[in-house]
Amino acid sequence: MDFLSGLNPQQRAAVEHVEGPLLILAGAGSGKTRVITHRISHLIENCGVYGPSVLAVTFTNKAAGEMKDRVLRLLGGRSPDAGPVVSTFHSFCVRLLRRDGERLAEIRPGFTRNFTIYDEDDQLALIKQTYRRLGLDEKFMQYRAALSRISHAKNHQTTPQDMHGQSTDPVTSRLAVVYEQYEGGLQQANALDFDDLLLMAVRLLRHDDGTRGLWNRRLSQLMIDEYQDTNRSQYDLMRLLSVGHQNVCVVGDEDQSIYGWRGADIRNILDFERDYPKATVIRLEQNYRSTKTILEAASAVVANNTERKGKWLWTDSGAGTPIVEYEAPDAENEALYIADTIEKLLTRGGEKHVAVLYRTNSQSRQIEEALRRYGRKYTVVGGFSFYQRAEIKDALAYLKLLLSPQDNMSLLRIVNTPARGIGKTTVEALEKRAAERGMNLWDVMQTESTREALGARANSAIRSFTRMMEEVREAAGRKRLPELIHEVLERTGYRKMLEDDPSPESESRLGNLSELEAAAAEAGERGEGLAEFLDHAALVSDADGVDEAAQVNLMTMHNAKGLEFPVVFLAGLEDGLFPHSRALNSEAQMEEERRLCYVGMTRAERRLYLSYARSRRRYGGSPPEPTIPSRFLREVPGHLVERIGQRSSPHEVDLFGEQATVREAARKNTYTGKTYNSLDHIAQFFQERGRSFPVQAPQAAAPMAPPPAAPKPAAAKKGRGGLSAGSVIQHPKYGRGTILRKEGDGEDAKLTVSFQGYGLKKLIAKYAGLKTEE
DNA sequence: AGCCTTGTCTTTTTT
DNA sequence: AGACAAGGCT
Repeated sequence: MDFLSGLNPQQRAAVEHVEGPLLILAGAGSGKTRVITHRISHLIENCGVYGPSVLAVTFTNKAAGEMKDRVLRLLGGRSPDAGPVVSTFHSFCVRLLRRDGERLAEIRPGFTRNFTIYDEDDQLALIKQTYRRLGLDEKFMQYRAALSRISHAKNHQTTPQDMHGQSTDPVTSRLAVVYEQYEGGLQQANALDFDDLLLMAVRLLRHDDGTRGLWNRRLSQLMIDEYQDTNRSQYDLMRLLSVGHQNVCVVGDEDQSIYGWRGADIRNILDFERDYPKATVIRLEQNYRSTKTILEAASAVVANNTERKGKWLWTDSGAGTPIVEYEAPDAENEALYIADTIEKLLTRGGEKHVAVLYRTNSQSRQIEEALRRYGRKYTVVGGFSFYQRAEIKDALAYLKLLLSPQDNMSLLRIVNTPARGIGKTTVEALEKRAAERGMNLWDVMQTESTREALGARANSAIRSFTRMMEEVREAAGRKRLPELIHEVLERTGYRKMLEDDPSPESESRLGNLSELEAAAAEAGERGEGLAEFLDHAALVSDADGVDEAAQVNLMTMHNAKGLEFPVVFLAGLEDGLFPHSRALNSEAQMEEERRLCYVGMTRAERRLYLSYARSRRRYGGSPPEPTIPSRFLREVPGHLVERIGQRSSPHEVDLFGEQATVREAARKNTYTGKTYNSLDHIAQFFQERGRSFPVQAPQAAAPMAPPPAAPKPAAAKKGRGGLSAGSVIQHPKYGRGTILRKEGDGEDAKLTVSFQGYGLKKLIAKYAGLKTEE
């Protein structure tokens, strides 16, 4: 059968290259999915490759499912068993470890194939427990920061001992201890976190020649999609799985690498030719998705990056409509503009599908609100997903505990939900004993010495809990998946707890549990057992919930990877939001933000809208702060853009917007740079931005600043809204200023304040007559 | 033990 | 606005 017709020469070459390493540099919209599916079909149908010996790795489970379906369709109704294996790296590793992981116990004591997967919540719970044990709190380091550093260490195969040895500061040294305990906690619970899934598969294949040989025989062709976003473990996995045949085909686009923060290493793709000197490289540079205008704009933006192989996409399509850039006075207006435009496009513009993309999930709320005002249905991808809801996690925790009593985090989660008299004090006592004895909580609950150490009430509560769980386990063993869940919810009293709860949320919680049962019923019909169901629940991703058929889709730009929409809105293009403030002082991170911008823009087929607000609230009730339009907007060639909305003239640059960064730094006491508070500095500020120095006095140079809200008396109260580093105040003579430093407390506090146009002033709180701005 | 109030801090992005 | 931890109250 012919899988080459309808392909361009480069695509054809990629499909026909069936032996040895192949790097496909596939630009956005260049038809790479088509190439991959056709190539797999070609291998199986024309080259005599056994279907299941082809492993194709995608980024999401949904993409995997779709790819498999497409291949099966191309192959004309073969049974799924004869098709390729398509999955994500994580799912693949889970299957590998569940199937052939026995030998891992040799290098990871206590490991069994019955392991539990710890998701982000479990990780968080474990790190909290670790902190508690070590007498630490978040002042030492935020939980998430610790987790992220541990994850980074794991991804670079740095052990706790390595970390300790390499440490040059006390914080890292202590973190190494946290790391060690965290690892201990995982092993104790026979649990693997997301990083471990990959890492343990790698270690197993490295360690055990038999298992590696087995997989080298099983697989003869390897294809990896989104290769630019693979990390070190995934790279190692690729190498280990392709020992011998080297039939590795990777597909990626360095301009779309957006997961560096999660350990993805862009060098994997940049250095592929070095890793495989015999590699063939094929570039797909014809874009079939977007108009010339959109493609040119996106290309111009990403061309500002230096870390790239460099390519220039081209298209046969016409220029289409100009990109619309909308300036809104505030975030609410921006949302309303988007909703209004969507309404017009869908009702009169003949459009069927629209996506709104943003940098952070929290941005969705305002846009949702605006869409609701128009009565327009929409789908939000990500944010709080089904499997993250408390009641779902509780139910799953019970199920996980049935399979693996060692699973401490699941036990902690449900041991007193519903309340059954095993409160904080008792749990702490149990944890302490567990730590001392190196036992898991379940076992500790059942030892005689624990019984002796605890009071009668605690003992009977624990006893009835363990007995109940044993009974459920007993009953569960004989049941099929959906009935099993039903049974668990009944016997544990979980459903009753919700039924007795008079609060309005309990209704929807019960609804969610029914949904979980329905999902289990479906899984049961597919022949899945409990373990598979739980694995699936642990590995679903937000992006799996995308429904491209929906009229209006809302999601982060990250979640939009690999998707396309006729109309795309990119919202919140403001420095500090997008690019995100965390990237502002790192060139590498800034380049990643720019790639993200490229990804966002290239999702659009025909129409692209870029919008930003001149002022925005940081969180719920905080005062709106002036913003600076995203630097990415300036990178879009002007002739491709139609600018509408409120336009500020070029000199209306907002110094206070710039000072948001300063303020943030001052608050955290990390500020070291200059302040734009003297005439010289202001002149420099304008120069750096290539704008002319305003004629007005600097004080008047910020006309966009919202009128100060009714100023409150500066009662020198502690905390927020009072006088503290970072807060904005009004001075009777100098006007608006930002407090950079505060020495002392109360009304005697000495304040160092930066005033626009007047520079730094030292003031004593009680004499200065300051007013805070809210 | 468990509930409720208060205060503090937060916001990236996610397999 | 919302999440979370700490502390106080019942």
